[in-house]
Amino acid sequence: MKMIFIIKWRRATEQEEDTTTTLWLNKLEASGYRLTAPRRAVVKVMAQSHFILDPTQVFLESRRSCSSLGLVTVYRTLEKLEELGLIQRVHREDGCHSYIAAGQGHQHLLICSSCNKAEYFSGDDLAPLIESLGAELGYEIKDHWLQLFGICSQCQQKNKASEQIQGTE
Amino acid sequence: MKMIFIIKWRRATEQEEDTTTTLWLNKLEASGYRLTAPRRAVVKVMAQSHFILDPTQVFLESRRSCSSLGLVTVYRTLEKLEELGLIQRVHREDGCHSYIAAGQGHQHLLICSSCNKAEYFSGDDLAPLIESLGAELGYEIKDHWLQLFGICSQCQQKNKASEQIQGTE
DNA sequence: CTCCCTGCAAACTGTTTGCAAGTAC
DNA sequence: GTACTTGCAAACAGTTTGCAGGGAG
Repeated sequence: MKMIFIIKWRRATEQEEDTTTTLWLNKLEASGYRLTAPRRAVVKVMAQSHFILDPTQVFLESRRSCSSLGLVTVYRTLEKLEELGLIQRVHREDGCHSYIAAGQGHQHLLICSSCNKAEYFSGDDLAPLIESLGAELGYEIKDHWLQLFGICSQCQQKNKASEQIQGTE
Repeated sequence: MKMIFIIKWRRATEQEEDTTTTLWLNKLEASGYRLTAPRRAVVKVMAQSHFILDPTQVFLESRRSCSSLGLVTVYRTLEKLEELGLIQRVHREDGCHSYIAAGQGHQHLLICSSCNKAEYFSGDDLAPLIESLGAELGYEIKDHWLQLFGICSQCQQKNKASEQIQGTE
């Protein structure tokens, strides 16, 4: 049974959404890629989503504004957006990948295990740990992952509500 | 000043290796599973490896002591070992899974991107970060991943050596 | 002797590639 | 008009499932 998540949350005002989308389209164009209807549709979805989305979800969502869209084109467009640093790949607990608009600078993600909403945060201070570990174990440490998983406040409320309903049965 | 605790992997002696393997086999048996040649082979490989191994690697390695072994049995055995907490799944950079003997308590991994050797470490102090983030963003944080990637000292030396060889050409 | 376990083959999922038709510039 | 893009179909890789034969206890 595959879960399909419908995106209803908007990131910002219409105006701001258009700004981000336009920015990304400009960057695509400036990098020598052509602006086509399928690409516009995928960019619009990725530039606006607050959720981590896997390729199939991006496909379903983007097809709403480009009905001829194929899944293959989604893969290819996501590849280009990642290459340009506009989105980043998120490693999910189940091993699959999802994507989300890239954060600025070095940031990490806090992801809701229930609805897949994601928040960036910084402020982790791993530098001392990495330095002393590298020295101690003789590793040249190149990269690190830090990702937090939890339940967002909205999903907590939903869960409470459903528990109450079950309690009255 | 943060305290860092390093737990080094020690090359186990033959005797210790056998001990670990036996321990795991006992746990399997105690859990109601039968001890068969294919399972012994997989357990032996997993109980002794200092490297993260994907199912195919486990298969190739284990088949050396059980030539009739099938890949499917490797998947099924790894599933049981994970269920018993003897091994843990490692999320790799490329999205695939590997497995390694489980660490004791809450630990994290430092993995060599070149040879896949892995070291456990603890001493990350993420509790304050997690607490303040949870409060600030309204998340109930349930879990976190921290994984470091780098190049181990042996691979660094190999790389240097091959650079020198290339330099003389 | 019984039930669990195994290997094979086939199904399945997520992703990539080859290609002819279509389209941005 | 040219070269890049697209969607389809098929190939691919990793993983899971159905099943009949085989082996542990």
